[in-house]
Amino acid sequence: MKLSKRGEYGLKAMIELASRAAGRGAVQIKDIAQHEQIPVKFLEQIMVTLKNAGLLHSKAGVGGGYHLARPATEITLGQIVRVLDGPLAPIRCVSQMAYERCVCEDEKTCGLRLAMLDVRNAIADILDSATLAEVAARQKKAEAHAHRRARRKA
Amino acid sequence: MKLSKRGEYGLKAMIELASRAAGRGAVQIKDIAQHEQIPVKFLEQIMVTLKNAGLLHSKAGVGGGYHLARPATEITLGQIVRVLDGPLAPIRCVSQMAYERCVCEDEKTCGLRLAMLDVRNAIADILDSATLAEVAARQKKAEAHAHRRARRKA
DNA sequence: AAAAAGTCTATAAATAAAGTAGACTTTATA
DNA sequence: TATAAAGTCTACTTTATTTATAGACTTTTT
Repeated sequence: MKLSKRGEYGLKAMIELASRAAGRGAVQIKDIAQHEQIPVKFLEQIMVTLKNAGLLHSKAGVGGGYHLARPATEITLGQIVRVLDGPLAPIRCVSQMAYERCVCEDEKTCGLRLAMLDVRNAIADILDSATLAEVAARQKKAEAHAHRRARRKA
Repeated sequence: MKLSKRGEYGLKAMIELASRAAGRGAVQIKDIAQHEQIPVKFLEQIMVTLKNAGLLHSKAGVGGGYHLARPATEITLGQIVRVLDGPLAPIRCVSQMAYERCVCEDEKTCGLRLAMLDVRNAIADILDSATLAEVAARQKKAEAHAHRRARRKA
């Protein structure tokens, strides 16, 4: 049930891109890598994967960098995780994007499958409805709360 | 977000144990392995792990085998998965059983963490409330439906 | 032309997953 | 009490995946 580092890094980068580049120019890999403490060359690969999947656009050369290919309201965490980590489903026989027949006698009556289908649906519900815009907003809101708390304390 | 083979095999074995041994004696590894198409020696290791975790009892010698250490109503899929695959949480910083500080500046405001906390809670809700008894019952019910369908057809 | 950026491909290193082997112990029963 | 049927334990091998690194290359701006 674990998210790989690749998935984690990719999500962090995308969220940072959504928070920052609200219109303003491209963001460089090294900035994100430094801020999120990700190995630059590893993040590079991740960004290319995300680009090839159509979630990012890039611009080479001086002043270049990356920006979201679509508005942050139209990119979900689910899309990102699928690109970097593959199917959300815990087992293939309940996967939408990468279904594979299991060895059980009858899929329709397999108890494990029925339970795992619940899990996959719960995960998909959350990740496919969480957009980068929402996540970034939630973060900003939490930060504002934290600041208010800090000020009251001072 | 994937369940390992070890987890999958262990869950299948436990569900089979719950379905079968409703009181009647112990079940042998080789029976389960054959029925579920699991490598015998691999299943052996898994069963020992489950035993050491207190979820199974075993009896050596002729007529020996495994049976659930507690009633099927008191063993959840969550317990089994945690023993075999570790924490349910996608990332450590939202894990109950194996929490670890993440590198982000402030955990309380980290957008990714807030989203993954939702996921971990959804998974835990499902797996910690699904007992072996329920899963086995669900399976039996689905099988009954399938049989009725088959008879109508015939 | 030079510098700043991304691109691409290969490969290394580390870790985890999956499976295998074999010697050993326990227990019923013939 | 010998034997066969079961589980136990430990170590190892193999394979796959994950994580990371290296370096040559391309694009773009100034």
